[in-house]
Amino acid sequence: MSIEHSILAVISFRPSSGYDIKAEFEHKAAGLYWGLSYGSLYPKLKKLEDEGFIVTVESDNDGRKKKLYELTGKGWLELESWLAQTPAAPAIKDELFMKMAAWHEEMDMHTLSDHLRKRENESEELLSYVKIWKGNNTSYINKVGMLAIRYAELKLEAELKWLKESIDAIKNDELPASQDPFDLGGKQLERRKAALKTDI
Amino acid sequence: MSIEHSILAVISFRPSSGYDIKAEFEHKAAGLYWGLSYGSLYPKLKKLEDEGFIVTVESDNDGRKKKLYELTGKGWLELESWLAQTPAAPAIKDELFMKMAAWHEEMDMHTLSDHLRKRENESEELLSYVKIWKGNNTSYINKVGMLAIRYAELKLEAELKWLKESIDAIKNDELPASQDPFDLGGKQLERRKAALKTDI
DNA sequence: TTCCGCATGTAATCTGTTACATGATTAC
DNA sequence: GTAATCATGTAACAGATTACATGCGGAA
Repeated sequence: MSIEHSILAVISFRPSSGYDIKAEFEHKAAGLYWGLSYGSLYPKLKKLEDEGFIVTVESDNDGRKKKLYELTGKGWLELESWLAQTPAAPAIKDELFMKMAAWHEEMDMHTLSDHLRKRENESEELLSYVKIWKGNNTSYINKVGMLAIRYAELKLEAELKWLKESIDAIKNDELPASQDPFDLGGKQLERRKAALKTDI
Repeated sequence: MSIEHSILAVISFRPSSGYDIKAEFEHKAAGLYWGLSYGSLYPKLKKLEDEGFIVTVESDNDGRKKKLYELTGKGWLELESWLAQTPAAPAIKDELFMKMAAWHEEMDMHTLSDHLRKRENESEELLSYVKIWKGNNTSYINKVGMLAIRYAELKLEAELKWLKESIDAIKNDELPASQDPFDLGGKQLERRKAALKTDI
């Protein structure tokens, strides 16, 4: 039910078309706290309209046909009841960390450095995007939203600091010590060798 | 295809049963970088076996029937090729920030404080869990994995700092200024009022 | 006149969860 | 003996993406 509510949230800022909503997710929420595709957006809009949470306020404002949606009273109440409910714990899926956890002795460290540098670029780009967004005086960001942006900045800054340190540590071969009480690292290499020998 | 690879990654540490793998995600990766349920796990294991990436090395080690899976040579190569590929950008879904962005003037600030305090508790718990995990000398964590754990710590510490500051800011009514060049905040309240009047 | 951005939508598919079903073993 | 944990699995469903299909308006 959460995508529906996110859509109601975006419409609450201003009456919006499907395209507008997609843009809002694309440029702002994306990478920060949510994602969305047309394939789910338009069916959801239809569903929300059928259920009476939104209505179309047709407008060909630019000479261009564009279906603007606005919240109904029922929609406002639904949105507000959702806002008041305890938010679910965040769901994070990050391949980088899964890969780092599984990185073993036979894997090339340069490849890992490449991964980290790529992430560094992405995060720098995202951070500068957030800063521009916050200072452009064009986008609407309310007081509480400003707090949320502040979090995005802090998180990205912490991440960038960690990335730089990690890239350095790899370069200078100064990685932290592993924790391996049962010598799983050694056994892993043997298991791998055995599997590759019998199997290929 | 990524859940499959995460499963291969877990098995690469040691031969594991479905239950073991679930536990690994539950206690370690969960909340940090990945999630997984039985409903997808067991079918995936069957699929990976059919495709020749893993084999069962049946063992009733504790007197308990338990299906242990081990990587084949093909499985190792598949895992390593995945590790070497550029990791996808992280996917984050966090209702808290979506809700904060949509928080408007008619919403109760105490409710928001409750949300933030709840998150504070969750993050503190997660952080202490990570610290224990790192220091218990029972879990296997390789050198690169240690870097990843360091990131989890830094991120959680930054988040906790932000949460405390934000809770304080709300309590003392010292929120940052909003950015609202077109007075969308004011219009929002009017739109809401109008919708509630006509509609209910 | 051709390409790009705006704009809406659907069908097939994929991915994953929830809830259920089953049963053994261990700690109290 | 009974509750918790270990252990494996399936069916129904929910949720979302990808690829496709269509067309207008403005800029080069």
